Amino acid sequence: MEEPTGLKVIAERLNLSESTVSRALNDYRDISARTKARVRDAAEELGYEPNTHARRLASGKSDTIGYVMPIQDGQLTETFLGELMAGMAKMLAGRGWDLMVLAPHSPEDELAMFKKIARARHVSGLIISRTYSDDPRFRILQDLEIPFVSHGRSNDSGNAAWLDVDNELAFVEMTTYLASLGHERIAHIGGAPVYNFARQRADGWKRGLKDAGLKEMAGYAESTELSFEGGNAAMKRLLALEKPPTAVCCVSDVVAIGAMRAIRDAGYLPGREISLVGYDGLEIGSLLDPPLTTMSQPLQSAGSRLAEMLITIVEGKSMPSDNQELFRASLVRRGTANPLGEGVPEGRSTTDRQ
Amino acid sequence: MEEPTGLKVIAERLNLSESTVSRALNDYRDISARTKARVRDAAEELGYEPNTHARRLASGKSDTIGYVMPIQDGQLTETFLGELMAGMAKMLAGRGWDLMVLAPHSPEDELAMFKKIARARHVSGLIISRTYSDDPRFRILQDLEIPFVSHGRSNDSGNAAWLDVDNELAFVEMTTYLASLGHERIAHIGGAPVYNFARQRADGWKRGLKDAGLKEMAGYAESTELSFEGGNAAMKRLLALEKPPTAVCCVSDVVAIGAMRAIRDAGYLPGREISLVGYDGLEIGSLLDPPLTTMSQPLQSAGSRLAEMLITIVEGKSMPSDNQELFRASLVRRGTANPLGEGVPEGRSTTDRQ
DNA sequence: TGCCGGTCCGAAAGCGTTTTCGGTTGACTC
DNA sequence: GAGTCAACCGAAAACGCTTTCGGACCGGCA
Repeated sequence: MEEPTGLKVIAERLNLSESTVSRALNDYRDISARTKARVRDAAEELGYEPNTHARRLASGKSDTIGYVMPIQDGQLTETFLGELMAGMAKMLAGRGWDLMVLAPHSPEDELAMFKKIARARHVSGLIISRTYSDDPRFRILQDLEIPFVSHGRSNDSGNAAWLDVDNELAFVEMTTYLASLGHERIAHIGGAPVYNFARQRADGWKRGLKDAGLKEMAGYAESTELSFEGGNAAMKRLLALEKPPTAVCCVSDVVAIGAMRAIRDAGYLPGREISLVGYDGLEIGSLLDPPLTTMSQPLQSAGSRLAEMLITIVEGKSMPSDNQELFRASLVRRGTANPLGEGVPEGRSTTDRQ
Repeated sequence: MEEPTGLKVIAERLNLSESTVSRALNDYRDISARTKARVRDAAEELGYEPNTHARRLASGKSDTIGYVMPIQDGQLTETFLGELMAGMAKMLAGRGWDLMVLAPHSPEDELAMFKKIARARHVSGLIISRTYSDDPRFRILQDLEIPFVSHGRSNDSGNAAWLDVDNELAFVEMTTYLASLGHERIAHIGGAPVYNFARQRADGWKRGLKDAGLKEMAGYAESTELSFEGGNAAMKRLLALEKPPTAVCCVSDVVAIGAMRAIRDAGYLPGREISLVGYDGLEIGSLLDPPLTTMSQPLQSAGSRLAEMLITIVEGKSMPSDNQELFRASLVRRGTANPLGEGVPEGRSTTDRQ
């Protein structure tokens, strides 16, 4: 109990050599079925657990991947981190791999971490997220020959591995949906195009308009910062137009919530005079009044898939460029997107304008 | 560049033995200052990075701690995970330690992980969170002799190490604050007492009332589930009382938001007829109308401190029982707690009752 | 009988560190 | 000038596993 049982103990007890025991446990085929069974039983009985460090040292593999947390530029509490990491950790645990967390506090620090990993190799691959339109990390990691996959694309993600949500498609669907409700004046409140997803979402909106046979009206393409205030200000500008939109696609839920306030402040009601769709699927959106219609993306499964992709790459079973996948976001119908001119039909409607 | 430089390379280049190089780098005192300098320079120049696995195997230390994610019982997107883990990871990285993530998908799975760790010892300590009033994990981990510290206390956290927010004090302050605003009929919407923090917060509310010389009125101690709906239902019950409260302490922000809806539905305005304080400091609360007054707790520093505590315990520099710390939550004044009978004075006030 | 090809297992050489234990210097004492 | 004591450094044994290489053994075939 004190001394952790090693290969040696099992070997002695069964009158076998350590190497035989090792190969039996690792299912080598030059060990007889009978011996394997004996070894496995003994291992089980003795509560054997291989020493991770010895194993990794000897095999030269680390069976560990690292997740690089987004650098906290401010007070950002990323709500997706928990789920994403849970997805990764569970998948990895199933394969006997470990998930290590890296939390750089600056880009320089991040670079230093990369370099260290490139040399020490105690982490055999990385998952990065929050990619920028121009993201130097792709180049750096490739130069350092560190296997990686990113959650989100970038201009620089040429033949790198990535998994992304089809932001463009999501906004096409969002726009189409609004059009199907009878809206013709559909605007967009987007984010700064340094964020790759922001650009993609804006593109989706444009394509959605086109698909629906609508035209983009002047001043309908707003761009703002990804915050409540940003959404609020942008919406105010839209409302000040000669022909304000009757529906708005917002780059994120937080921005949408800011827009809701602006709509209210102008004396309208979100979902009645002006429909609104957000993006992120934040739980909190369902607590608003009216509850925010939005698009949500799968997070646990994304984490799981990211890990899976990285493993195959690390093991050399596939090329990074063969690992580029798009997930689909799905529409969450709540209360802020409604047929043109019909008021607020469903759910808990507004009591604050009674 | 291909072959990672090891101790051997440095030793040969300097005509020293590997052991000398090793001790020089580890700052042993039986190595002359001059030699140390030479070795360090050479190591720097050659880009030496010690092999983690070899080092850990030889030293018998793992320099790794694990964070056990709360079991996802539903769709819960814990907003605090990101910050907490970032805090831990940064602190650990500063000391050359690693943070590993464990995401059990059931209590049985969690137990299996514990047992494995107890045997393999490749993780030298654990941090757990989301503790229950009766939490068997304390006992289990102690029996398995796995060093750990918990984020949050429990009935079972006798002489274990923990770091917690002073929930009781927070609710004393919250209650006192409301009393100072002139409220005398202060109710509480709490959570199920299986959650240790819920019980503590209820206790704090009671003590706060007492400190303020107020009495607990019949039916003022609500208990509900930690959700929007729970808060909503509980508030409805409070409103149906003969003498409804003029202020309510809520166990969490989400519950408070549910309560806000009930208040509105009854034709009142949160922060005017009925004041309200939540707990958690969720960003989203500031986006509501009126913005939710709440209590927030430090998260990054908690994570950092948790890691620090665990390290000293693992290294045997302190006893678990000497590592019990209370952090303080702080009041975030926003719009839902106001002087009795004064309407809504500050900030973006309500435009939806115009 | 002798040889061949499988099947199964043991020996031993790593993997790259850490750490204990002596041993060699040189300076200092008496 | 012999003995003492630091101050430094090298040799070598771990640490617990993986993996290559042979070797023993057995049946079958010519």
